[in-house]
Amino acid sequence: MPPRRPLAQGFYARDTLVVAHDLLGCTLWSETDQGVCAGRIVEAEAYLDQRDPASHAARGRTPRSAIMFGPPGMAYVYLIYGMHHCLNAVTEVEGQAGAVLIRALDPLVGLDPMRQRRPGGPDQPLCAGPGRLCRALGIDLDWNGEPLIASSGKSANNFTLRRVWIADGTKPARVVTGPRVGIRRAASEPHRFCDPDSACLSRSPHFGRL
DNA sequence: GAACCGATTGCCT
DNA sequence: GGCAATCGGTTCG
Repeated sequence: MPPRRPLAQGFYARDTLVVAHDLLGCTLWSETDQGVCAGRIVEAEAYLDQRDPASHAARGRTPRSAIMFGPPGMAYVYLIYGMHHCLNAVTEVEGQAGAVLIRALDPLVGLDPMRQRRPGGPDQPLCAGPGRLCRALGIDLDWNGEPLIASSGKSANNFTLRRVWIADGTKPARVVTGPRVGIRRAASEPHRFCDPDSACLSRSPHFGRL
């Protein structure tokens, strides 16, 4: 069983590209009425500030992107294509925009709740893709703004009060970078990071079809 | 207000 | 490989 202690806020208060790289191998946890679920992060993408045209923060602070300018270590969840949710971790110091999209997990804990939330074949990929992993972990728009870090001023043992958090895990042996998936602007920037040895990626490490 | 778009997925041919 | 589903955010008039 991987460790459950949430990563500290300082982990997120760094360069977004570094955080995206370092999140690989960490464990994403969620707790719902269905139970606790967790998976090893094997794919992530960095979305930067106003200089990154593909980022939701590209046009500065708007009602939606404001959270990307806020304190690090918060969950940024949004709805895409009217039906799928995407989970990000807010990065950089407060006032500086940044977020890391969690794109794929290797399921570790709570496989049954994950399967229950997935209508469709029992052996379909559970967490290979940002929409799929949110579905599997029970994450929707209501989770937007949820802290991923332990509450300050309390003992380190109350972290289970969080609905969603990220803990340490097994670092990948290798890391491959490439262009981000599904975006048209800044398509040449290698802001996607993945563990090429994982069988749970959303696309091949070199961005062909799987 | 209205129009357009999208960091996806799954089903169709 | 192509494409529809579906709706909040953003922009435009």
